[in-house]
Amino acid sequence: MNNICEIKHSNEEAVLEVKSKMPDSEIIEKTAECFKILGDITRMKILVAISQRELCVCDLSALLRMSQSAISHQLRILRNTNLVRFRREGKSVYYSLADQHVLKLIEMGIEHAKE
Amino acid sequence: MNNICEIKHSNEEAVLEVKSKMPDSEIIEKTAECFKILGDITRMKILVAISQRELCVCDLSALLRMSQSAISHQLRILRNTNLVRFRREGKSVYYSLADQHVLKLIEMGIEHAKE
DNA sequence: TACTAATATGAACATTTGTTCATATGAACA
DNA sequence: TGTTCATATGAACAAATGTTCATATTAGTA
Repeated sequence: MNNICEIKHSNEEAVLEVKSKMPDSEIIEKTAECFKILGDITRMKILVAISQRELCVCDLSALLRMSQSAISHQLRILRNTNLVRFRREGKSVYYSLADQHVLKLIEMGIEHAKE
Repeated sequence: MNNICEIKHSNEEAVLEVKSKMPDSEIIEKTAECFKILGDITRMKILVAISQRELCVCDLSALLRMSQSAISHQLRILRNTNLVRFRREGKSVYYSLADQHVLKLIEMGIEHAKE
């Protein structure tokens, strides 16, 4: 057991109908991947912070009271998934949200959390 | 080093301004927690599937070609976080999305992933 | 060029997480 | 009541993840 054959009587019609309507597996995986990135407290705090105003790494480090290294690692992940944009100004690097779409996703999440 | 004091010159104004505008830490944590639940491929597939039509555990098991146990564990997590509702009908338990809000979140995520 | 500030990154480690395996619970039916 | 089907759940284990520590890179400045 412990494989698929353990299931005896699934409703084949329903399964086939849903299967035909499902988005591509690749899309679903990308969606989950995106939510996973949003699903970390440090990253979410960073995103909420820079949604208010562009901030540099050391601002974020001070704001969240976390090491520069920890912040920087998380920013890298946010960069790699195109959730933030950044620009260099002298020695500092300033981060902001990638676009309005990301902002809306976060706002919706906060809405839901407030309920 | 490796503590907050490593930061010498954060822009205090900016930090204080953002800090005053940040939602409660608890809200941010709940938001991240919600996204984290959405951030798993199996759970996302389940949610997308039942967004089309109510399905029972064995339907989901057949559809996703995963063990009943694995599906059931994930459904428990989705139940505990109020992302799905369920009803018993004889020996089967049918799952569907908790509400329109959850549907919209998922749809927005898919939108973003398609870009 | 040497030095310092700001940021980035690799390796290691502890923690979290998802699946499997085994078993329990709950409902229908003989 | 005993059996079977559908689902739920606890324990264990492997894989993924976030932080720390140490160090590298990049830019400004003496």
